[in-house]
Amino acid sequence: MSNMTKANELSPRLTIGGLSLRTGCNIETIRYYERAGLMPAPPRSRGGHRLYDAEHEKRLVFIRRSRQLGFALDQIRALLGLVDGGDYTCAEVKATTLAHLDAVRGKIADLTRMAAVLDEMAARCDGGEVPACPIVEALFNPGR
Amino acid sequence: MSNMTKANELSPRLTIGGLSLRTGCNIETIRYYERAGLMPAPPRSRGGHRLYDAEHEKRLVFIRRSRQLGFALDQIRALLGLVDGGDYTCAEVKATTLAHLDAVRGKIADLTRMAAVLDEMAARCDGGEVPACPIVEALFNPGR
DNA sequence: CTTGAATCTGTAGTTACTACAGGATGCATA
DNA sequence: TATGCATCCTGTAGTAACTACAGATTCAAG
Repeated sequence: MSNMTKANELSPRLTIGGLSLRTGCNIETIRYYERAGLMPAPPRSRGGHRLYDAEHEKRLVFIRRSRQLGFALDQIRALLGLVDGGDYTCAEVKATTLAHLDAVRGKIADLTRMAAVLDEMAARCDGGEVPACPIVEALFNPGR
Repeated sequence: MSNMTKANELSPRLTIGGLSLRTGCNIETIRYYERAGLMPAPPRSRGGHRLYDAEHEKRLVFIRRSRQLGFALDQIRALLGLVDGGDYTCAEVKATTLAHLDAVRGKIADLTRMAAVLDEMAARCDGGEVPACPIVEALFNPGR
């Protein structure tokens, strides 16, 4: 390990604005993640500005990537908890992932059903200038 | 007692609880729709309880049906505005529907992409007891 | 030392509900 | 008539995951 751990070569370099630029995550969101307990409170400058390092950046990337994949903050918190603990197992992580995958597939199924109905309703409607619209009819009469 | 109260074949009969039972829409939500300008303020009993009739029920069914199809309250407000005006055209209604259908298809595409990535990540992971999890790796390294 | 950009905290808005609290009403029965 | 209790009322606040200010402070360059 490095004997020159003067706490500066690896120390905070990034301002919140810099971190935002590097990750594409906006500033307010970064602060929000801190309040939400996903990002640790970073050290501050004398004046109170947040100062981040590469570890913070890695963590934020993890969070954003997970969000892009549709994980909820609760799930991400749980995943990070596992990783932070260090003693996590693949099985635990995989369980969360599969549960989420299931939810995603459920949503896809829901939306697909919606799309079919919308499509059918739209197909019935000639889009003319007449006020007797089959779409409106369908919305008033769910039973069909 | 005189159960045959006159002058109300079209008069208010339903309490909010009754309307809730008939439509499956819960009471707080009905009041919320009123505040949100989707349901009109109904007449009240002497004591101030809301009293609904068949028209209200039709309208609420329309709203719920539209919600089930994923229309936002704003869109529903717009649709109801058209219908209320009476001079709406099929074309207007169809435009809203098609716009929404487009959005739904967009969401399906997004979710399908998500599911593919999640599936692939999960497939890489053997779910073992080892802490070196490919899923965690993937979340830390979006590039791949 | 003076700017102007960046950052700070704290609060409030967004969507579509849901969940109370604390009080008033409606109605059937004793 | 009294009473009990289900139902209803208003108003507020909480949910998820941000986003958008306001008003004050700090940083870095010149």
